[in-house]
Amino acid sequence: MEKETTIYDIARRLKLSPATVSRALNDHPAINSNTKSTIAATAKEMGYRSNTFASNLRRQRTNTIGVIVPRLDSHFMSTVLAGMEKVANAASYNLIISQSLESVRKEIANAKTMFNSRVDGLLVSVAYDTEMSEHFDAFVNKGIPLLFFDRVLAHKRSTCIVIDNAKAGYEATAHLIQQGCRRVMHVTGNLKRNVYADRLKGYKLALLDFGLAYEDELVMVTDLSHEAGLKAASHIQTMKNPPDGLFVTNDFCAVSCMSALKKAGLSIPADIAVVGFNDDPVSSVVEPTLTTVHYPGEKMGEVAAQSLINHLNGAMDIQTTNTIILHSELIVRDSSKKAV
Amino acid sequence: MEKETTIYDIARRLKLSPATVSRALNDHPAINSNTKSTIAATAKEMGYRSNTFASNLRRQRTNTIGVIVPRLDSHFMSTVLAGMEKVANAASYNLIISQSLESVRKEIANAKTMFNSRVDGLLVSVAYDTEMSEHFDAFVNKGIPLLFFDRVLAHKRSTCIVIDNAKAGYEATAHLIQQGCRRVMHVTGNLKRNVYADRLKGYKLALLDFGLAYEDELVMVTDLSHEAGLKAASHIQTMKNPPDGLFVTNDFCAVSCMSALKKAGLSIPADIAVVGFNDDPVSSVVEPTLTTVHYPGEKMGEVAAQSLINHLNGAMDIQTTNTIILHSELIVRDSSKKAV
DNA sequence: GTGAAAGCGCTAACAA
DNA sequence: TTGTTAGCGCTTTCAC
Repeated sequence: MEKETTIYDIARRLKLSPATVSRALNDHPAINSNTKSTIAATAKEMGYRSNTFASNLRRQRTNTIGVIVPRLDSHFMSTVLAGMEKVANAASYNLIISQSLESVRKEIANAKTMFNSRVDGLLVSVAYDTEMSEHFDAFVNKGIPLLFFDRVLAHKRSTCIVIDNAKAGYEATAHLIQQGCRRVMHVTGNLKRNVYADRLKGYKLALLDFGLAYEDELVMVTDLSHEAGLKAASHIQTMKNPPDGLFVTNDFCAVSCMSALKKAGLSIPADIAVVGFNDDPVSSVVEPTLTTVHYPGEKMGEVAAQSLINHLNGAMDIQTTNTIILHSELIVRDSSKKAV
Repeated sequence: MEKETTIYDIARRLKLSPATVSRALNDHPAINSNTKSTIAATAKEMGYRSNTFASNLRRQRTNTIGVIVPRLDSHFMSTVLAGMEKVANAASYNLIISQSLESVRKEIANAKTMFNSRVDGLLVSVAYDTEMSEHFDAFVNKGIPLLFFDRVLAHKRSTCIVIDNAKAGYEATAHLIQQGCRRVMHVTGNLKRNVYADRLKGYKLALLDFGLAYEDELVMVTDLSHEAGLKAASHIQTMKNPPDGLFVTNDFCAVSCMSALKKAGLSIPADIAVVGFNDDPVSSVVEPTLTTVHYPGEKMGEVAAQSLINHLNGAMDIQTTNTIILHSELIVRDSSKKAV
C-alpha cells in the first residue's frame, strides 16, 4: 500500500497552510472560492482522501450510528434497516449493524463493540430473551443517545419507537369477533417483549368489550416459528371445544398454521378465521390471502434514524420525546372474511 | 458528555507510563502479568474504553469491511448480510452497510464514502444499471481488496462469489421441458447483469439440447417487479401461441405472474408450468407451491466475508482465487409437476 | 519489564 | 481570507 496523500502534501504543493486546505475541503465559507477549486483539483489529482479517523479523533465524533437487531433476515427487519440506511446516508452517517440472533449474550457483546466503536448513538431492538438492560447503561452514563424500536425495554427511560401494539391486537381480535367468531385463539411470543404483551392486552380487552370470556386455554405462548405454527394447528385439532377464530402475532407462523389446518380438512375462514401480524409479503400470496396488521417497517427505520440524528444535531431532544407511536393498520383479506 | 478516560489517566493513577498501559491492555507478552491485571482492573474501574480512532489512526487499519448492495429489503440479501455479519463479528470486524437502491449514482456515492471511511476491504453486489466500474478503481489502485458477490462485474479482475447461474438456468428450463413443456417462456432482468445473462444462456442451451427452437418472443426482459409479473401474465394471454412453461428468474415476480394467470382461468401446472428463482419463503407458501432454484444466501455471505478476512489476514490470496462458485439447487414443487 | 518521545492526519482557537 | 499551533489518544521504536 503506497503512501497516502494528506492535506500537508496538498498544502506543500500549493504553498498554503494545512488549515486552509482542511477548510477548503470542508467547504468552509471563509475560504476564497478560487482557492477552494484549486485545492479541490489538486486533491483529486493527488488522489487525496480524507482520513476519517484523524478527523473523528480530533472532533470527538464518529458520525456512526450503531444498530442492534435480533435478526437481519426477516422481511420486517430488512425494511426497517432500509429505512434507517436511507436517512443515515442522506445525513452522511454510517451504520454499523449487528444481530443478536435472539440471544442476550450476543446482544451484550454487540453493545460492547458498539460502545468501543464510539457510535454517536445506538438503535436497538432487543432479543427474544433479554431481561435486563445493564449492557446499555454504559451508553446512558456517557450520554450517548439510545433509542429502542419495535421490541423495546419497558423500564428504560430512553426513547422508544413503536406501533400501538395493544390497539393493533384489539383491532385484530375485534375484527374476528365482528366476523362472527365466538372463540378466538391467540398464538403469541415471549410475553416479556412489549410487542407480544401489548397485543395480548388488546386481545383481552377486545374479548371483554364484546362480552366474550377470556380463557387461558385459548392463549398459546410460542417462539412464533414455523414449527410453532404446526404445533398450534395440531393442538387446535385436539381441542374438545376448538376455536373458530385465530389471531397469530406473526404472519409466517400464521401461514404455516393455516396450511396445516387446511391439510387437516378445515376450511378457512369458514371453519376458522385467521389474522396474522406484520404484513409480510407472504400474507398477500397465500391462499386464502391472510388478513394481517400492516407494520410500517421502513417508516419505523426512517423515524428512528431521523430522531436520533436530529438529537445528535441538537435539532431535537430525544429524551423529552420519550415515545413515538407509528400508525399501524389492519389489512382485511380473505382469511378472515366470514360474514358477507 | 463527561471526559473520557484515556491510557494517560490510567498511567498517572498507577504511576506507570502510557506505553506500559497500552501494552498491557493489548496483552503484550513483555509485560509482567501482575502489572497487566492491575492495569486491567483499574481500566475497568475507571470506565476506560479504547479509542478505536486513535488506534486506527496510528495503526493505519480500520478493521472495518464495507458492503454495498442493491437493496437491503429482499429476503435473499438479508440472508447474505446475516451470513456476512456472523463471520465478520466472529473475526471482530465491523460491517458498514449501504444500499445503492439499484442506482449507479448512489452506488458511486457509497463507494466514495466507503473509500473515505478507509474500509479494509469491500464487498459489492452491483446495482441494476451499473455499467462501468471506475468507481471501484480507487480501491484496486490502493490495493484494497474488492470482492463481488451475486451480481458481479464481468470485466473486473477482482474475485467473485457466484452460483453457476447458467447451470441453474439450464436445469430450470430442462426440468420444464422434461415435464412435457414444448414452449418455455423466460422472464428475466437486465441482461447486463451476469446473473440474468447467464441464466438466459442456460435457458438457451437447454432448449438446444432438447431440440426446441429459441424464439425471441419467448424472452421478456423486465425489472422483475410485481408489476412485471402482471405484465408478463397479460402478455401471455394475448399470445396466439402461448407458452406451456414459464421460467421467471425471481420468485416474487413469478408468484405475481402466477396468480394473475390463475385469476385469468389458467391452471398451474396443467396449462402452464412455472419455475421461479431464489427459493424465497413465498415459494413454499403459494399455491401451488413454486418450483424454484435454491440460492444459498447465508452461505454466500459467509464465504464472501470469510474470503475477504482471510485475505486481509494474509491467510489466503484473494487475487489468485478469482472465482468461487457456490452450489445452487433446483427445488421441485407443485407449480411444475406436470407429468406423473 | 518499563519508559520517553515522536507522530499518525486532522481541526479549531487564536492570531494576523 | 489565510496561517500558527496545539493537541485528539494511541502505538511503537529505541533506549535503559
